[in-house]
Amino acid sequence: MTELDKTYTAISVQALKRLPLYLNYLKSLDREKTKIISSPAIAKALGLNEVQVRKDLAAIKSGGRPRTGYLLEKLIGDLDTYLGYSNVNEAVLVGAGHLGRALISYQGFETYGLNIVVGFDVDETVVGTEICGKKVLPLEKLVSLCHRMHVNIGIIAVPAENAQEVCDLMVEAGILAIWNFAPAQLTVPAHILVQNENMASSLALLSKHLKKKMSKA
Amino acid sequence: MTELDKTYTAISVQALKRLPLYLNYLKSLDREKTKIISSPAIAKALGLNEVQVRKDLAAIKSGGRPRTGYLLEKLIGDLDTYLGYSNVNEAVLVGAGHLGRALISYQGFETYGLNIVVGFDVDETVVGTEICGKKVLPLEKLVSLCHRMHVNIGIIAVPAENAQEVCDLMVEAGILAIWNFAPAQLTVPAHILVQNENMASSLALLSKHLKKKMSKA
DNA sequence: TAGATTGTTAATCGATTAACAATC
DNA sequence: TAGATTGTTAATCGATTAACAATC
Repeated sequence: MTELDKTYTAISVQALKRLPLYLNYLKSLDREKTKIISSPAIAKALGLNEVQVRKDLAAIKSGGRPRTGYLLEKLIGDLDTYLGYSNVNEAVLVGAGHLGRALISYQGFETYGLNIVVGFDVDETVVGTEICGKKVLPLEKLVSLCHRMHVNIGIIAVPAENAQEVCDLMVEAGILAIWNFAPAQLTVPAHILVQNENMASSLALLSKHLKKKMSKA
Repeated sequence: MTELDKTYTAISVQALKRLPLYLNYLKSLDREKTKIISSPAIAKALGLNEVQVRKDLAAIKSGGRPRTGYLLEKLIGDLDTYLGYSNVNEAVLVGAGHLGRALISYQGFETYGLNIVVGFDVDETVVGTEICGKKVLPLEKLVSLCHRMHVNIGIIAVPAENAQEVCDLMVEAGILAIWNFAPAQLTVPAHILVQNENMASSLALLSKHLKKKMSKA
């Protein structure tokens, strides 16, 4: 990574992951009543360290005021802009099984600027149907459609054994970021980001915690 | 954390999260053909560092052999036991909206030893219905049912603004581990684990990556 | 034996937290 | 001014990776 890139990504991965939490919390506040919010207040509400909050917010250059805090309205706006929620990102999804259907019909993503425009599957019984108004097309059309519509985000919700081939298709289709729900490690060119939504990892943590509790009880 | 606790949890959170990846990969191999697998081979397949793999596997005490590697069958068994997938954990889910319905109907969790036994909701139009054979009950029955059935895992799939109250109910119901899909930071007693499935954080990473790509192009 | 691999100790890297000057 | 807060530098903590002895 060059020096230039460093200034570019002057925020850590961990900090970036926390930004949506701040934004979500700040948006939950009553902007009529609360004009200013301080880092200790945010930290307390979210169970974080106040220095961490300040450092994270410093990265988005929203400029707080000593003694008072941050201007709520401005902070929300800056977070929104920084996270890119203001401009909607279009995505395609492959795999219209249980999980895929859920993701397509889940309304919550639009809040975060993600819009799933179409689904793909190989199963002829689901191809041609609609899920919440979104069409399900045959997988063969993935590459041409992505190119034509300049879609940059691909969501993988297929079984682990088919994940890599779908991934390869997405790369071919010019997708730049892949959100992978399959429990598989994907191999991609360096410029493409794979974000694993690793439910198995989460379950491992839960399971371990319970085992510990049980053996103690 | 006491010295005793340290030996107890001699594995790091990050390492624990990787164990399911190893298990998943090992299970995908043909056990007839492959009797032995080495850490460099696992590392290469999953795109990890081989020392990291060895260190992670050392924590589960499966004992590899210098020059050859690990016995595949034994390693799978040990990982399975360590992760607690062998004994199924029963869970309740609150919130039968889009996401909740998806989670209830998703078959994949049983592989990881998680069995969602029943759903809860406050909406009278969904209470009494069934989703993939799982009943949806009124939220008032949560506490009594969890106590009666000794359920230890709770899944929260309600909007952010209701997450804390549902969480409090779960704590009252004796739940020990909470899998939280709501974009909210939950406050719980120290002995209870909250595992946040933070889709907003993942989207933040995707969004940032794309923004960078775009500005460069 | 020579060579490949395990398991562990030491060095490095990155993220969090503590300390503190600057500010209003 | 006194006091609360920001922003940054230094110290700490935890995880990853490099180095290497032990093993078969």
